[in-house]
Amino acid sequence: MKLSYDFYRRKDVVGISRDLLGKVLCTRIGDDPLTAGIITETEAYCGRDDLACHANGGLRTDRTEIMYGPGGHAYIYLCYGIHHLFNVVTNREGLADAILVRAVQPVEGTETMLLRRGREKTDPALTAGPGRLTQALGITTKLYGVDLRGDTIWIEDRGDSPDANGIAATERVGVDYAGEHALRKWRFHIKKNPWVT
DNA sequence: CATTTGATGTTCT
DNA sequence: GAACATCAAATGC
Repeated sequence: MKLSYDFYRRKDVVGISRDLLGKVLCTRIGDDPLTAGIITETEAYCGRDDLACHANGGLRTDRTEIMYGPGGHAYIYLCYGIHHLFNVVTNREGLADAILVRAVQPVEGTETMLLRRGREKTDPALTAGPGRLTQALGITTKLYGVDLRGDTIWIEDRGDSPDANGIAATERVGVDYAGEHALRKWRFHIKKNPWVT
């Protein structure tokens, strides 16, 4: 079943990041077949007191605007001019918290993912990595702000989430400019799962 | 294996 | 003009 607005609108973005592991990210883009993958790696970003977050200090631009809306929407932006990165907006309206999905494990529509990625073999390079999974699932900035309770992008709970002992917490990556905030262990992945970065 | 480099849009200085 | 929540291909061991 699809995750509820209540799930997305909880206050603890770090806790939601942990809970997203094992959930299934699904997309149906245009006339393409459904594609879906188990979320194996996430990173939390908090809009307040977190130098690594795009919306730190109440920064409000066309790009960050959706993060200030209520949880349960997609924050998608272009990174390094090339990669579309997918985030889940959380918390209530006015608080800009979001979770970056960094890797998934394919479960449905693998053939479609291979086509979109221009690859022949199904291995972790297909969907492990924030820029890779968006390409595999057909996510682009055209889908900026879509409602995750709609039928284009959504997340399902299929009842196979890892228990607390199966989750590893590590430092976030690629955010050295955030100083000591970069050292927060707000990156989570499923232990012993090869579909991570 | 490790390291380097090119691709390249949005935002901020 | 510089920096940036990255990736893939090329180069050097």
